[in-house]
Amino acid sequence: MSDSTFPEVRSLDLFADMSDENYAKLMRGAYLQTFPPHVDLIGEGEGADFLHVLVSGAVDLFSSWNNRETSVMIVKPVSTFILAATIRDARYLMSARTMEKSRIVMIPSQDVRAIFDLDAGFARAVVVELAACYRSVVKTTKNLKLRTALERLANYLLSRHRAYGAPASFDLDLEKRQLASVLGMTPENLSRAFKALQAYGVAVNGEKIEITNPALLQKFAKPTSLIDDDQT
Amino acid sequence: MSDSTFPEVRSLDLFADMSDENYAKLMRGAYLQTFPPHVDLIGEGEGADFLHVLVSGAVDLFSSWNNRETSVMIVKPVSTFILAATIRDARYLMSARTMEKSRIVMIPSQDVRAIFDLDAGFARAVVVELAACYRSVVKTTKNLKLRTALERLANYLLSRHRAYGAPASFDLDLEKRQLASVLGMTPENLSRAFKALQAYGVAVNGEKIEITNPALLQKFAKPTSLIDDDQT
DNA sequence: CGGAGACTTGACTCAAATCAATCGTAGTGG
DNA sequence: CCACTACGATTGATTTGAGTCAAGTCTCCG
Repeated sequence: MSDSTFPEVRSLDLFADMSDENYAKLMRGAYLQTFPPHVDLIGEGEGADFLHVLVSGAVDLFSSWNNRETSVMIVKPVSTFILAATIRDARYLMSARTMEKSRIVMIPSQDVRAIFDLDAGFARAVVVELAACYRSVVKTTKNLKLRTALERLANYLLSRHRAYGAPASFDLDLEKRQLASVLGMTPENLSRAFKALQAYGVAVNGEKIEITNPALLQKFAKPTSLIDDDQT
Repeated sequence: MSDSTFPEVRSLDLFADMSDENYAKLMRGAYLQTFPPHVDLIGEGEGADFLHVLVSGAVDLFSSWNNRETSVMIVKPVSTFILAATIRDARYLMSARTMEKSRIVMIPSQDVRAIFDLDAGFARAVVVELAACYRSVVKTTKNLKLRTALERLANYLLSRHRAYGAPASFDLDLEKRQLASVLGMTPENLSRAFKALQAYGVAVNGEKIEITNPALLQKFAKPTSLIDDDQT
């Protein structure tokens, strides 16, 4: 609390534009905590008392209903999660658990709302960030409603491939069971989908993915920036 | 443009908290237009030059990919649409068409962004609105990933029933083919789903829905405010 | 060496889409 | 006013996509 200015947090887009004074105010009540892997951080339905900033590690945002569970999104550093619940002073819509050892800064929600009113730069950043989150979830919805599981996997692989700079091969950044849940399918079905994609120029060996025929895979997957890209 | 202050717009949550001066500035470049039914307003991928405010009528926000099409959400008056694209100065992620004769106020996006910086009340309202939109789409995702088509329909009916104040019977506010698209199923499957819900206390006669056994339907549908309710 | 858990594979079931035909109704034009 | 049409809704038959259940394999790690 004393010397803790959390430089990784300060450099986030969300906090970069605000005054030093307001940043200090915001961080006065914040604290950094380190969590082991596979720890529950948040249960859906709880009140959003803190805005969370993931500094290192990885967090799974998931949701349950009627004894079913699905992973809604994976959070990687450095970024915030559950900004919307914080803003609206509402209950969390998703549960959160660490996937690996993670360091997380927790900022009291009321401070976020208070500073929002004081600092125009921060306000603008919050809006831009929220708009990005919104657009990202809309893309998820389109992905789910317009594509089959096989098409979703093909586009996921192409998207990762592109993000890494189209290397000869790359490793999945998620466990396969996790990936299956994110893509809205079962692990068994994911296994079969990987096999089915062999016919479209995808070679899988454990974690390692090789896209042997990008043109063919793209012809099948038909990626579009209106569903697949992260930015814009 | 001269005397047009658009009172229906002014009273919207989004615009209620701003100064008269800034509201006037915002509306200076805005204009109201009336559209016939079934008119395309926006194509996904186009630049977001205007924030749209639906004053009367109804608008379908839909999306296409690979010769498939799905309705992502239905907009009813009075509310805005595509706020996120406006904020980020990005391309629309969804197409829009009128469902009925509709009156729509169109506000240049650059004015929205400019006034956002000038008016803290407006800024706060934009954030709150966007956060609500975000949470709504997250709920849609959970609905799609955690429930079967039959469960989605059952919960939709309960939700409408509740919204109307639990009347003996009520009319669907959407064409069935529209509803099917919103719920992520085909019209044929929707027909069968309605039939299947007879066993859970739902009677359907054309547009008219009667929930003869709410307790039974709820036991099946298991509604939850973390997926189904509009607010919070 | 032995387990625990993730991944795979196969057989089967179930949900949902597709294809095809029919029915009903609102609207059109003669 | 009455066919005729167009389109949405329904129904049935069938196929396809995806989940479930049940073994089995592999790998990491104590």
